[in-house]
Amino acid sequence: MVEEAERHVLALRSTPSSAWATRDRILLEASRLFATHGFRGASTRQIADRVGIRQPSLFKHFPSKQSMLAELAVYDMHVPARHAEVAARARGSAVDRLAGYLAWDFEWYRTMPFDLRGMNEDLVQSEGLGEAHAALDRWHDAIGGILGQGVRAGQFAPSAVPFVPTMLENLSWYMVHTPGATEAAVDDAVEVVLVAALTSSRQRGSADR
Amino acid sequence: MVEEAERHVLALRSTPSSAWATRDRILLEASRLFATHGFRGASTRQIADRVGIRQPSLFKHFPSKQSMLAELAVYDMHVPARHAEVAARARGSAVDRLAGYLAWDFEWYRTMPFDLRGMNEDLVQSEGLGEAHAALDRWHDAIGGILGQGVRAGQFAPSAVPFVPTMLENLSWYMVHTPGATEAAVDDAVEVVLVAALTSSRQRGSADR
DNA sequence: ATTATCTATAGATCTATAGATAATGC
DNA sequence: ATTATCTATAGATCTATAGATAATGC
Repeated sequence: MVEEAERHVLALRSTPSSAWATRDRILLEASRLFATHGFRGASTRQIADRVGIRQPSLFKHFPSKQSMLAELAVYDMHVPARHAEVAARARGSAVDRLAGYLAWDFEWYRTMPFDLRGMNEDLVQSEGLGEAHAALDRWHDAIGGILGQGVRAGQFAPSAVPFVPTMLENLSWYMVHTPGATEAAVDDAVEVVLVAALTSSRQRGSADR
Repeated sequence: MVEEAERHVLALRSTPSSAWATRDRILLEASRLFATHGFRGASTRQIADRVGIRQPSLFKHFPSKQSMLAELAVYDMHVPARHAEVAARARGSAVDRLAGYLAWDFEWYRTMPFDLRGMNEDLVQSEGLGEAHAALDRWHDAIGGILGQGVRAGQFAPSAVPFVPTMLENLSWYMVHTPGATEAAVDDAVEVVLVAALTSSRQRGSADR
């Protein structure tokens, strides 16, 4: 089901959104309105207006407004959680696996057709999306696992580690909301996180002040 | 007016919230509900219930629900913008001024009595809080100014600079939402941002890969 | 007297359903 | 025939106002 969603998004990326099927256009406009007005602040009427259909017609494509949010959570939480878990179980050094995951993550958000800025932990919690919340927990566990291994191997600075998941989440968010984000920005962002986390750069950085 | 708000928050920090006046208790519960359910998702009924008064009584303390949001924006946008502008105009190296601002910012959010997680640019925009939006622009200009000076002085890495405002905003957010955040965490967070931005640590970090 | 609260409610939403009509595919 | 849309609307909100009552300060 996650794989299917991922293939679906990959297909959408190569098609202009004006040519999308109605169901995907609904999800696109819903994601944009959730991002700017919040889930409750965006009405089904507004979504339908932007798609160019009447408000009740939405419910032939989605059983409820909440189900639109649940589907967006697949792209924002389930898919990243699965990739993070694969990276956590892979072989190789913690640094390489973190770098690999970061590159995938930033590219995923950079080329994501939906606007996921409105998605967050508190929202899925308050709207009762238990599965999405569980996926986010698995994501945190997987990333935390890689970081822990890196700390034990002396590669990551313990004082920097608590901030890495926050930095990561929010640089992903940067990729989503910055229109000019290029592939080079993805590489730079990977570098920024690694530099912030690595003991080697850290010792030198502190000595400089 | 900003100074007044700042003094007011400093006073609140040293008083248990159960002893606060009704107006501040309303703002506290409003901030918490905005954080978890979003501005539109949090009803005035829910806010009043948590404070222990009836829903219409709120409107003797605030003229509207939007005015509660506007007041929280003073703490989340106007006050930080003013501090950032002072740092941007101060003397000294860009690195020192950034470090000074970061330390103030993280401590401000760490000890902030209100839950500001629900506040963001899109929200103030969509709710028509023009002044708060302008304050956020001034904040970005001030931080951008310091970073630009640091780049020209060869202290900050140009490739890292676009990510610094995002990192900064979101490490502030970390301070708000992490119950166990200590003063030591503030120092560590300052260090993380500086290490990520500085050319000196950056060269070393890249060489390691 | 003044301030803070209460009850009652107006008026404007908002989500989702029911059932009719138009468009499409065999 | 089937799918997609439409109009009309039920029922449940939600913000804010009006006016009455209780509590507080002089």
